[in-house]
Amino acid sequence: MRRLSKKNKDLEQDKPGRKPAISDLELMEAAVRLVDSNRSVSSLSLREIAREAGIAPNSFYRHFRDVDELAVALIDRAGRGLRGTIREARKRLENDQGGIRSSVEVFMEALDDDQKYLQILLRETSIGSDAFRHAVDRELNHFEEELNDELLRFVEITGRKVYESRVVAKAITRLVFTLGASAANMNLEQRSKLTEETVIMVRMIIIGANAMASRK
Amino acid sequence: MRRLSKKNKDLEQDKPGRKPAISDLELMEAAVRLVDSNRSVSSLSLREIAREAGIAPNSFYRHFRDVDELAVALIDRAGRGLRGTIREARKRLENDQGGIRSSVEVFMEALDDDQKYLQILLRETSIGSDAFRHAVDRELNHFEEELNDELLRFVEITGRKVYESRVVAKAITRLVFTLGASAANMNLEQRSKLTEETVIMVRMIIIGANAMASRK
DNA sequence: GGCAATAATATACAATTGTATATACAACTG
DNA sequence: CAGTTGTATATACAATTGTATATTATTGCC
Repeated sequence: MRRLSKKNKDLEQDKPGRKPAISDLELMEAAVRLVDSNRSVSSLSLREIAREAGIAPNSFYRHFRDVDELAVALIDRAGRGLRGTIREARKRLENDQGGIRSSVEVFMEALDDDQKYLQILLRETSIGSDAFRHAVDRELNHFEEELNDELLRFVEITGRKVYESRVVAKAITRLVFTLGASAANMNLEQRSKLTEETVIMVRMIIIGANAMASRK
Repeated sequence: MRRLSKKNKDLEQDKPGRKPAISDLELMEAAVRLVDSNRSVSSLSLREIAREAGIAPNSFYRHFRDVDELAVALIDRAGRGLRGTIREARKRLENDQGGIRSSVEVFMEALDDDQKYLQILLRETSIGSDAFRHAVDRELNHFEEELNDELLRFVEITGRKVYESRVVAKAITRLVFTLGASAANMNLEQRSKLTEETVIMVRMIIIGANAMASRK
């Protein structure tokens, strides 16, 4: 198997036939441009996206079967990007304390990213097609896993116990994501207040989990 | 001012003119019938709703300016209904312990309610028009307030301190609502697992808040 | 009964949608 | 070069949408 079959479309240069006018990614970016505070990805029409991308409506089908499929691709990319950002931010802190605050801040700042991926991911947690919702869920689970690893390392290093670390990871992930979603349309003042509150919440969960591990 | 002006439409029987074929409420219920796991209220078309309600498309305007306005009315009703349910459930427990588990269970059971109001409220937290999102936010705030009152009473009775009770209330509300949203499409086994996890999360938050109040 | 008010309906229209079909273009193979 | 293949476009069509306009139906009041 020389090529990884259907995937990695971008590297295939030796095919006959006309070259695509735009890449899948460019089409996805056109869709992102159309998402504002009132519109979700799954509310976009195929023609709208094609228009924004500068291609004929039918050319859309060369890239995705329908808008849902594009939306799923978008969610995958959004998740990958965000995980990268957060992971990098955590590295910079390493064994610094105040990791909670910094992580939350990085998350909130990512809301303003030009690419809007985070906003999209947050906004569409429970609407759209099955495939779409599953894609979102998959991303949340990735975050939970990474956070869980982090927690286990925390236990290892500090020696403090954490009760049901997977549940802790889930609680923190879901909480931060919902609050992040509501922060998308906030002014700076409101948002920094929300950030403070979020930090407190995360501390409560961790301290609570620690206390429960000790008493049980 | 004899009548409370425009509100309380239902009580006005002595007007001239033809009677409405259906009430605002019946129209809202028609909309609810169209909401399934893939469709959100704000994705419904005016004509669809009118069709389901058995009225002519234009008759819709006699009830609401547009679908968004209907959606807002729906959210208000959803919130009121759910708060009633939860409040009543809490009363039944009174000074019983295990109030957390029971409350969470009642919440999860409400997901299966025929009227689907809770599902709608959970699903649409961050999409739709401004008015719509604000309506959802308003409901969440109501829940936070009631929960905050409950926490303050808890402090009063047990003498245990709670750090930043408003933040605690917010954390619990948001967390339970997000998790509830994801529970809507689960089978019984998955859901009862989620319920257990939710109970643990809420305990962590409360215990954490208690610990933080003691040490600070 | 006639009048005024209110609601419901019928018809119509321009916009937009997803997609089927046909054709034109560009790249590689021989 | 011709042939093949994958892509892009143009045109077309039926379906659906929100809503404007005009007409009809039902109610209460005098």
